Amino acid sequence: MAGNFKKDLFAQFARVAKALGNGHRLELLEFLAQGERNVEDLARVSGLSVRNTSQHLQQLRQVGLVTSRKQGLHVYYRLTSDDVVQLLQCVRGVAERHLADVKVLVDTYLTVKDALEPMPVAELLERVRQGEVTVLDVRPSEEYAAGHLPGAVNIPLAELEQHLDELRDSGEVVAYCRGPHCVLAFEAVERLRGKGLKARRLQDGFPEWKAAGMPVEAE
Amino acid sequence: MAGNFKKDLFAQFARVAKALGNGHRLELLEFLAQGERNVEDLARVSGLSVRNTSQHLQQLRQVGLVTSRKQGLHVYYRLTSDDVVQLLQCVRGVAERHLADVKVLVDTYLTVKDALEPMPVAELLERVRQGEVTVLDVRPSEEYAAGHLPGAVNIPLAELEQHLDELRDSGEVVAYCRGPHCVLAFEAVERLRGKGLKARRLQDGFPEWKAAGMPVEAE
DNA sequence: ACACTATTCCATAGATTAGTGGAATAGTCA
DNA sequence: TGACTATTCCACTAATCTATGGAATAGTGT
Repeated sequence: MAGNFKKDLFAQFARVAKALGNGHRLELLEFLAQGERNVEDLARVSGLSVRNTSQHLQQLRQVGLVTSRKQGLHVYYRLTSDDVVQLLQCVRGVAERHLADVKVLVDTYLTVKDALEPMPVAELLERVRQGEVTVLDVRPSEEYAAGHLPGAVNIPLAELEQHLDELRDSGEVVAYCRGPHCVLAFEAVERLRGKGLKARRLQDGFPEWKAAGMPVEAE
Repeated sequence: MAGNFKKDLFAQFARVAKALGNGHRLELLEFLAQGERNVEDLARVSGLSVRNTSQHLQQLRQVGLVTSRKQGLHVYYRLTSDDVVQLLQCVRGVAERHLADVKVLVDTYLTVKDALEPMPVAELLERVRQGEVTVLDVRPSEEYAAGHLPGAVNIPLAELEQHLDELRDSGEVVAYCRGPHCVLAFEAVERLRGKGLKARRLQDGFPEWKAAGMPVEAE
């Protein structure tokens, strides 16, 4: 009797984990962590067919990780709550610390990772108070529009070269993007440094900032 | 190129989640969170065949969640690190908060849950300092032996009735077991209250205590 | 060397999951 | 109303996962 309860309960927990057990779904969740999006949009950015995307979203919804609302023709999905972001952080953290393959990937693709001097949130707050830094959001403009760090400037990575002068005049740049493993901020900091600017990478991305309860500005 | 990195990385994270995506494996992890155990032992307590247990353990090992060491004939498995416990906590938490089926299960099997007044760790520390409480570990003695709260008394649930007198003389009882959803402490507190003792349940179990960096006593 | 034990490896049948195409649904726009 | 769009539902194939039994491996004790 109690034995059944235990089995049943673990089976339920397993459902949640199973929903996370697919790379495409994790990618969808990362996009959703930036803000609400409709199915077509998600299909486009993730490179999946619309139907397939829809099915994955259903699975995520069935285990309560996302919810949806219908507006006009579109169905907009979003994360059910910020604790989903924390769960993702947890999975990523364990994977990075204990899975050798992840270390290899990170080391080969993310330019030594620590060479770009990731800045902790606490330090950023201090710097911002002293007016020494420009906070730079290098995500696509839709994601910036859906929510971003207060006072952050949005320059999508592709347009970075055209805005070098503005950045050059305004002290050190701290760039962030979708999360700690997203390449956008890495790439941005590298390019900025290549042009002689002082630039560092924020340790976490927008979703982690928001999930930590920090203030968010939308536009 | 960067796109491949992203897909590959998410695929790796998914491997970790997939390893958690099975009730039997979650149960094995919960047992391992109590302390090191060999395959046969794990098979027995989880009700799986030895071969099957071994295969599940391999999967957990492949994604770095557990490690093993060989001693004599036996292979002993243990969690790779305490952050695996935190990951499990995270999964359970999200499931409990967002999955209706879990709420139903918890409410029907766990005696109203909050009626037993779960005590937070901070409060326990305070009480212990004042010498007002007996900390009671109701897990099987092997698990107690592998590690327990400092000063805790071990009375496995089955033997509770024989030790009522000892407990009656020593103030309030705070019982804990394998984790926040484990039935042992619930059951213990109910029985103790039924016999007229003052008893409460510790909010978390031994693994969470240990993973939080609190001191642990082994015997 | 021998029998013995605990664990792992391998092959296999049944169950589950991922992705595809066609059809159904609900809402919009003219 | 009818044409159109975004999304979901359904059916189907290929791939993956679970549990089982038989065989192999490594270590123990005699």
